[in-house]
Amino acid sequence: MSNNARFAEIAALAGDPGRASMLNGLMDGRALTASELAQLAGITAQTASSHLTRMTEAGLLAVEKQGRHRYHRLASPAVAQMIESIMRLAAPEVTAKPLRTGPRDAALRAGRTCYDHLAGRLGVSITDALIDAGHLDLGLDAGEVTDSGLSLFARAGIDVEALTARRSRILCRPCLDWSERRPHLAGAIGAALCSHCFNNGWIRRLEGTRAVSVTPNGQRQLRETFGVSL
Amino acid sequence: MSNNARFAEIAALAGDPGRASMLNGLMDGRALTASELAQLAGITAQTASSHLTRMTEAGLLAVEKQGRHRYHRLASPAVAQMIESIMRLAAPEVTAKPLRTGPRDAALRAGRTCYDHLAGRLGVSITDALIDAGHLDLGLDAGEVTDSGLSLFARAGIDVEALTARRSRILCRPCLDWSERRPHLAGAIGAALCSHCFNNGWIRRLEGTRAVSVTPNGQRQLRETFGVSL
DNA sequence: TTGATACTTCGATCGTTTTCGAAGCATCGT
DNA sequence: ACGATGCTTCGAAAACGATCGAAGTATCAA
Repeated sequence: MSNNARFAEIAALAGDPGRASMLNGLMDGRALTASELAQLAGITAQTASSHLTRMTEAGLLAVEKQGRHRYHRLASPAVAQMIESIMRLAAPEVTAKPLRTGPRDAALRAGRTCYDHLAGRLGVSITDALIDAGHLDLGLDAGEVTDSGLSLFARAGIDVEALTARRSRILCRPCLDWSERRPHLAGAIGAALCSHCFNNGWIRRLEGTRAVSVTPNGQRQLRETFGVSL
Repeated sequence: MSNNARFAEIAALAGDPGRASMLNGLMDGRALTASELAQLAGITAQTASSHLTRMTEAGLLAVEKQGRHRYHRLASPAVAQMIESIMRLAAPEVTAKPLRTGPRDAALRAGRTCYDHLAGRLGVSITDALIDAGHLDLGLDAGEVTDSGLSLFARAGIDVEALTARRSRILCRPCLDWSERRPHLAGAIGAALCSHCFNNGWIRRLEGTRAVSVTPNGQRQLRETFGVSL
């Protein structure tokens, strides 16, 4: 197959509303079953099945059999990056009236995971606090952790050295937030911060969604450790 | 329109072979006329026209009228990034037999521009030389110019300081080369190096393509200044 | 074994999209 | 003014892909 045909094939796969929903649903990095994805996309199991097969064959998804379930996940971070780059273009231009959205959306806007890091008001607030305190320096396309940031993360128990050692992944980069339309922290350090929050019970996932809520203890810790006001 | 619908719309636009060809043709950042794009995609002018209209309306392309010509170009670097991220997935997995390609492709593989920096064997060779000499450090997802690299570019007359000052763009990043399947240098420094080569007559664009050829003087200069063996 | 659940395959339908010929509009050169 | 060129609009034909009901396979639970 020609290079261009394969390019078009990949893009076309992401270009169907049903498949787009599924891909977005997998953006938090978890693996979901075919039924969950079907429900998420609002289509029947048969339709979802054929979509999932095609996306798997094209190398967009990886599938893992576990008993009678099939867990589907994004095949690689490169796929997540593609989705993210399309999302960035799809983010509605800044308009005068912010469109009203349902309660489900409200939770997502408040806080959610974006592949493996934090997004929404939560993600942006943390990022802003880190920047304001001079721990972080984010451009539109790149970023870095300052010396004071390094020691802050070290004190919090996040081993930045270990993350830096793995040169296969960028330590620190901005990721444009589709709901806040401003950058939040991504990259290895963003992912580490996110798991740190989960592991210490600072945030909890809302059953069955990408949305996360901050626990009371999490609020206190985030304020005291990182200076985040929510 | 819902966010997901817009996501699917954008992706679907890139998902048609004709449109994909045009988008790829615009990846060097130049603006092309509708007829040029039609020919490039192997479709009639009418078909191309409707495609171009749709992509422009969707915000993927920007168009500039000049007399009876209409110059189309990618609307923003964000669009180029999306295309690049799809390309990365579309790059054929490393296979045993390298598929035979025509002479036109051969020129592209030898050297070409990728949006605003150098790609192909030329781009990869320069990047390799810089890395080997310790001027550059590239991971899979990020990179940086070393101190020796800074002074090298300074000696060559490329003002890295000025590039660093513009925090809106990452200075240095890898971009996966679809023909070589290895990273080449992108980012602000990659773009600066590319224009430097053009401005000093080290490379020349092959009429009407993204392909570039290295001039005899360019070969010498590249070898002497950057240690590149072609 | 029996029934339920998770998922896939098959087949037919239906709506969408692509495509191009023909005609129309705008601009250029002379 | 005139024809040539670049591009767009219109309309119809053809191809394609999404969808779902029905039926089939695999796993689980008892």
